[in-house]
Amino acid sequence: MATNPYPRTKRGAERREQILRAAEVMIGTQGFSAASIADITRHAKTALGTFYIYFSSKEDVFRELVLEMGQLTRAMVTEAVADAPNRLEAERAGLKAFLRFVAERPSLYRIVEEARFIDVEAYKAYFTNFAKAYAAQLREAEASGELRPGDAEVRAWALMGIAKTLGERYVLWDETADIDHVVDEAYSMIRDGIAP
Amino acid sequence: MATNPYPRTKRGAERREQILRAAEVMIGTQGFSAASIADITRHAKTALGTFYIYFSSKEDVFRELVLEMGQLTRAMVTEAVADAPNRLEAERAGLKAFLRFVAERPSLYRIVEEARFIDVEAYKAYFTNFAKAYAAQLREAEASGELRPGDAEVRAWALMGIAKTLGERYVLWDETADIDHVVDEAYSMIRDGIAP
DNA sequence: ATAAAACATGAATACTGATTCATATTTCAA
DNA sequence: TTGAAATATGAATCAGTATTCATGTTTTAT
Repeated sequence: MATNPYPRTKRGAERREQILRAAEVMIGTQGFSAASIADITRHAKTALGTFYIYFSSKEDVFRELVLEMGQLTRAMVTEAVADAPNRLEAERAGLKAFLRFVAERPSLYRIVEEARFIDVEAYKAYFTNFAKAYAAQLREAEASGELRPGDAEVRAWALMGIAKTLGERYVLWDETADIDHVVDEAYSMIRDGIAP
Repeated sequence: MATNPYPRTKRGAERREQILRAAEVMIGTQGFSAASIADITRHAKTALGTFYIYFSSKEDVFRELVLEMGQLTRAMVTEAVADAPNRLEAERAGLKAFLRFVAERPSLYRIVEEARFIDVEAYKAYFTNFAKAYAAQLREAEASGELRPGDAEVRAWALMGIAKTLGERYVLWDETADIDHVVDEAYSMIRDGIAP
């Protein structure tokens, strides 16, 4: 049966949102396969069948969560970086904001990473969209002399890789890590490299 | 029933290896949950029940594959880096060797990444062990003045993040990428940073 | 050569959980 | 107010597959 794409009533919209939030919690903590539809609807305080009024499958909610996460992350970083005085400071601010975001919504972060194994297209889209915007920023900064010339696309992916991995290691795995220190060290490496 | 930890006969050792290789292929291409034990034993040309003579569960083979992958990766990078004239060149050689490794064994690489969702401990161990050795190298190089001073651990994780992400984007996703170009660009950023 | 230990087999077991559907209840436009 | 459209319900269906086990076969030590 096809998903009801737009709830027609206020109640419908609320239920859909309840279920989406419950899915975020359950899939984010248990993982995609361990979280059952029954878990999700129980947590959302609705009947099992209600799920299928709003989503056509478990993959379907999952995809929606990944999409939502993409919008959130982009909006968040964009805002965090908005009033940086220059591109280098924007890098520092962006990295810091991302790590804070991971700390605040570890479950959504986990969902994006798991997407690689559940919905590759959504996963690729998430990072590719991000990388495109990121590379464009780097190109602009390079043009105005704020950065040393270089391949903006490769740089964008490398910088994303740094953020992802530091988030995993120092935020998700380590309750006690000094985030500011990690940001400072990473930033210094990004800015000046490791050569003496 | 407990796994038979050490096959006592030549035939036993061969069967176990057959099954392990079949598991690598099936789990590496289909993913952990999509690959069934029946798939694995069919591919290994043995009976279903034979699987349980050598492994106690699907998670069990999986863990063994992750462990194997850890040893392989470390050995591979260590060798690739062995005769670099200095630490900076070692970075370049290590990154290049890693990307080549991803190209050669994409399925084992995928298995390591999926471990995050199947066996977190094995996943953490893989990266933590690698990071420890990596950081030690960086510390040594720093002490001998080959690198600018900095937090070796943070650097190790950041550098691993670059390698992981570039491998995913330019090797797994992109058949036609110019690996040497990617390595050169990334290396230049690692060595000198992006500041003008 | 022979018996004990290892190993091999695949049908049967056991269980989980996604999805459907017939049946109520609620909403809302006219 | 009213009935058609939306929404809600959860038991029943349906499918898949991890794991076990009783029964053979092969290997190895003596």
